[in-house]
Amino acid sequence: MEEPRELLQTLARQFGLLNKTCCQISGVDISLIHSHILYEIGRQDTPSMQKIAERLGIDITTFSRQIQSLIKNKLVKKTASPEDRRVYLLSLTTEGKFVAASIDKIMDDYLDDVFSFMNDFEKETVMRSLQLLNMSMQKSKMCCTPMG
Amino acid sequence: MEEPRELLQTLARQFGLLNKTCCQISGVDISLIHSHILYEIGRQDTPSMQKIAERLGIDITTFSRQIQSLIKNKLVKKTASPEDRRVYLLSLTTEGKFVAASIDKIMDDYLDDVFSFMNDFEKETVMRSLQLLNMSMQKSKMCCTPMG
DNA sequence: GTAAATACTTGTAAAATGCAAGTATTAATT
DNA sequence: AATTAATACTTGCATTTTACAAGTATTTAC
Repeated sequence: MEEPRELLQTLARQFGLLNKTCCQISGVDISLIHSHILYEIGRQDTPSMQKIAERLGIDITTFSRQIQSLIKNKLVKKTASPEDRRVYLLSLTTEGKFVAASIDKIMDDYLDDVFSFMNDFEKETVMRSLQLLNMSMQKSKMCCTPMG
Repeated sequence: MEEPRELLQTLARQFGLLNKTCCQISGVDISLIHSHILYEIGRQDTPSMQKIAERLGIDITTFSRQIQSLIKNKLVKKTASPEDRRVYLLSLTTEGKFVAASIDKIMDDYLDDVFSFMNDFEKETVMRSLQLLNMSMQKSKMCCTPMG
């Protein structure tokens, strides 16, 4: 089957991941990576730097500087862990939570729009398929860095 | 439904698009963007610069320099169009074709591995779902830059 | 109690980015 | 036919991003 490659390639592009600029929320420019970082911090309980960087597959030194920039923009807070003082725990500030929620809203609207072209059955099938695909990608030994 | 956002977010990450380094083929380092450019040139008939840049959603000035780098690496050729001398037509060199084919191979292997966790019915369903999703994304007015 | 490992930061140099302003060519207007 | 506007692409910046190597600080292992 020749199709899958074309599909994935297009899909990857559809996500808009090639262009760096993500969005502007309440006057602050949010890059794509910042949005991913905010998303992940938001749904974890005071994760360490390592944890988020690893989850996103970003080099830890690059991540360190990205976090510095997010802190400068007052979207993220860094607290020394009381248990292990090498570790810094990350959390969203009030403004960070607001920005993360705004991005969620944008994405939800987008997804609503995308799914509006499907009937309920198709919607359900697509969702299950994406789940299955995600799981399979995770199972694959080549996962996440087929190109790395 | 809360799930779609999480699914898409994860899926986007699974594609490994956050990390820039793509692969090394016959001694040449290929960045993620280069691989996308090679892919698109490869499946179009001597497209113009504009066309590829637009399709990939890359700023034309950035693209211009990326092409320069690909030409320096002897992967891409730029020919002045005889019809409109403002236009440059892009094509892959022999080496460029080889590199593009190598990337195809890597991706195909990856996809084979991913689909090996599914039975034929699931495989078929997932493929159809991705197709439907792609089409719906294209139909959406917000397409391609929900964050732009 | 010293060595090794871990978590994170900084120096630096290379690459990528995008706006503004440029060149060259073609199309549109008068 | 001559000027203007539009298009296709390039270059000059100044900024941002990147990742390797080398650093600090703390904790774990022996």
